[in-house]
Amino acid sequence: MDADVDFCPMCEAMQLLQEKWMLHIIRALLEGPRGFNELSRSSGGCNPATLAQRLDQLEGLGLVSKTVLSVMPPRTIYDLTPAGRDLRAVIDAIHQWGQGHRANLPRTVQLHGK
Amino acid sequence: MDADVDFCPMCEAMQLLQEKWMLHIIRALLEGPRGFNELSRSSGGCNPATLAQRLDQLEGLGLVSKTVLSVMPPRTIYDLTPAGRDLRAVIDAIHQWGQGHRANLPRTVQLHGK
DNA sequence: AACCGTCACTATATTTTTTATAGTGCTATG
DNA sequence: CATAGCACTATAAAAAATATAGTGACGGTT
Repeated sequence: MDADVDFCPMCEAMQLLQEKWMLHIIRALLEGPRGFNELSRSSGGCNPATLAQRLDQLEGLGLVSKTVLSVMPPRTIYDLTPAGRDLRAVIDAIHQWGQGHRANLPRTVQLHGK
Repeated sequence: MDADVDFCPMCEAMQLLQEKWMLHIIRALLEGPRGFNELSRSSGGCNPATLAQRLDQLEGLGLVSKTVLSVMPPRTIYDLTPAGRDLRAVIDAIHQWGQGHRANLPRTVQLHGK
């Protein structure tokens, strides 16, 4: 019955992407699959609690896959699914905007891991 | 001397866009100039304190212009500058992704004003 | 002319979110 | 055999966002 007349995919997408570290995590994963701590570093320093909750969320939405390789010692690999990889367009748009507007941006000094 | 070897425009851009309400505010302004309360509504319900601080920030970065039309009663107009309007590419990318992945998104029910 | 709503905010207190820190049990490396 | 790394979780503290109320003047209703 009450269909999603008031359901706006873009709003939901913005809601998701505006969460702290979300964009950074996705950008890091676009460079390749990563382990938990590795991802924390290459995202620019996301703390473990937040990272864990973001990854749960992304996994729940089917944007990230989690693979446990060995149980002891724990070894986990996070990777983007095709749906997640499609976010590259968004990251690229941000990248391009950033390049074209360096002048406008502040220097908060926040560099992503090598 | 110490040049911005460690200054990454994309990181700064992501830092900015991930702030709560930022994307929503920009999307609303892309539809046309708005007054303060009007913007609060069409952004989807941003609270005045946060909205004021985001607008200050955007104005400071030269992405939004603030024009005071009359002092009493106060009448203010916020609009995107050319640099701000360039963010349309980002919003569009999110829009497209959202459309293509409705299935993945949650239904948080959060609709922007008419 | 008294009343209500609107404008653009600010101040305050409360709630939510993010954060740093420490710690888990195990193994590979030095 | 001490150290560092793995993937996290728990906890408490700090930071950010929020609801709410209020400012003072105007425009529109009654």
